[in-house]
Amino acid sequence: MVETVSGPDLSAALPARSVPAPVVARLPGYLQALESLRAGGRSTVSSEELAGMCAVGSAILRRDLSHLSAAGRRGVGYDCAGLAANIRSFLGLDRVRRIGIIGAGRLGSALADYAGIAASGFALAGVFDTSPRVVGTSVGGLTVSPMGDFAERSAEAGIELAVIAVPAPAAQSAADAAVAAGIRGILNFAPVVLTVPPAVHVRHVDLATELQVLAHYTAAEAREQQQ
Amino acid sequence: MVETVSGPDLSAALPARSVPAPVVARLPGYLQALESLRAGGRSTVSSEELAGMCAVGSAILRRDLSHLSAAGRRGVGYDCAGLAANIRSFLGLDRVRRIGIIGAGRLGSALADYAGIAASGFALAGVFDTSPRVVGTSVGGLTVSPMGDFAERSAEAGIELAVIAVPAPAAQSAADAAVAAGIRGILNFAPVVLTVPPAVHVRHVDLATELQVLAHYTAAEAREQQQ
DNA sequence: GGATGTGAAAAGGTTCACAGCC
DNA sequence: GGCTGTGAACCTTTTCACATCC
Repeated sequence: MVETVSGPDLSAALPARSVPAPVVARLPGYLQALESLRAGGRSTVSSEELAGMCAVGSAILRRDLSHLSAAGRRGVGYDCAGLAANIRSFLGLDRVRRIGIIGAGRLGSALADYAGIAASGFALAGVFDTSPRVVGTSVGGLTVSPMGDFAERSAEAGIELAVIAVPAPAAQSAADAAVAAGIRGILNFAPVVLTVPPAVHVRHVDLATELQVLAHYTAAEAREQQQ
Repeated sequence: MVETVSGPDLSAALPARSVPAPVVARLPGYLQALESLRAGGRSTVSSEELAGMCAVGSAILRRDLSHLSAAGRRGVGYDCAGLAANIRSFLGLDRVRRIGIIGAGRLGSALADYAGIAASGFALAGVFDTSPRVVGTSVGGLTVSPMGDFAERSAEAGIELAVIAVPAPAAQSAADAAVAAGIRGILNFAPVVLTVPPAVHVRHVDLATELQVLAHYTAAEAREQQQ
């Protein structure tokens, strides 16, 4: 769902724009596999092996990588460290990206403590909540700030991405506050379709949706017959 | 370690002639919108309006619904209650589906307490953990059972779907236990690619992946403005 | 008049298969 | 010999537009 511009050709300067969304969505998986290979001391991988680790086909992996300026060596494979750096750069992770978590309830706290955040190239730089009972407590190593301070504190802390982990009724106003503060990327865990300006990117993770999809497939198998 | 490579395992399963995966993935959204319309007293909706609520095009909505035996009325629209029931049935939610959560840490507890579970047609029927310190405590209104009892207790409780909310190193063995107990649908929150038999459906939700995708899009936009 | 349902066309992704380089 | 990179075929999904029915 990336905007399509057909006019001037800036592909030479910026291939990023034209990379299909499904490709972007697979890159983090490749990156993770590369990290684990590197941790195991491996220096190169073949497309076949890397694809196997990520549960995709080797052809699709090679084509995905062709979108970035990754250089594999024919007859050898890909350099783990080099490819990892390349993907990280493509994802905008060649510098640490700071994130803020809105909502310091159970889910927000769990996300704040998730060790993978730092390992993935991010830094938790703020935790916010509206409830006075939570403000001031410590979550994820940070003191919870009142939601009213979001704009000020996110600017101070250099927060670029917001994670919304509040109850459904509060999600839209949390998003509004984030947008007003200049945030342009939102990861939404609340079961609500957020309305934001086109310049803001939203990704939506919903437990109920995932379970329902799973329910369909398991039920379909049992039924064996579809309508 | 067995490495499943070779074939195109991407096909994720199911006999195919059924409804396309992207369609299945959008149905929960339609369902949620229909519930909220119904809660507001509305009895019918047009494809245009419903699509607007779900942030999709009206044409795609109509085609999606054409896959199920949904009956809209030309000139009128769709019957909210009828369509909701239809989608629910299609998703296998005409009966309550019981789920078990593996991992009673912060994330598992947060998921267990998520009120939307029941509202979406599910019932939490078991919470499991390996740690003796957690076993016996109460999470989501249930007493946490030892992981070793998973097979027995999931059979007793009629659990059909498992949610894996354990640390990465424990995820594969949790999945193995679930599969051994006859579970055929797994929602995996651990940052690991699970290896399961083809008959088992896995959906993967990963915070780091989502943030990295978001990082790409926000970074790309920033790069663009520099030009 | 109004809105659905659906052929047909377009767009987008995936897979194949092999040329080309190591 | 091995493995990447990619044109071309293939398949899937989206979009358009309008006949069809209420």
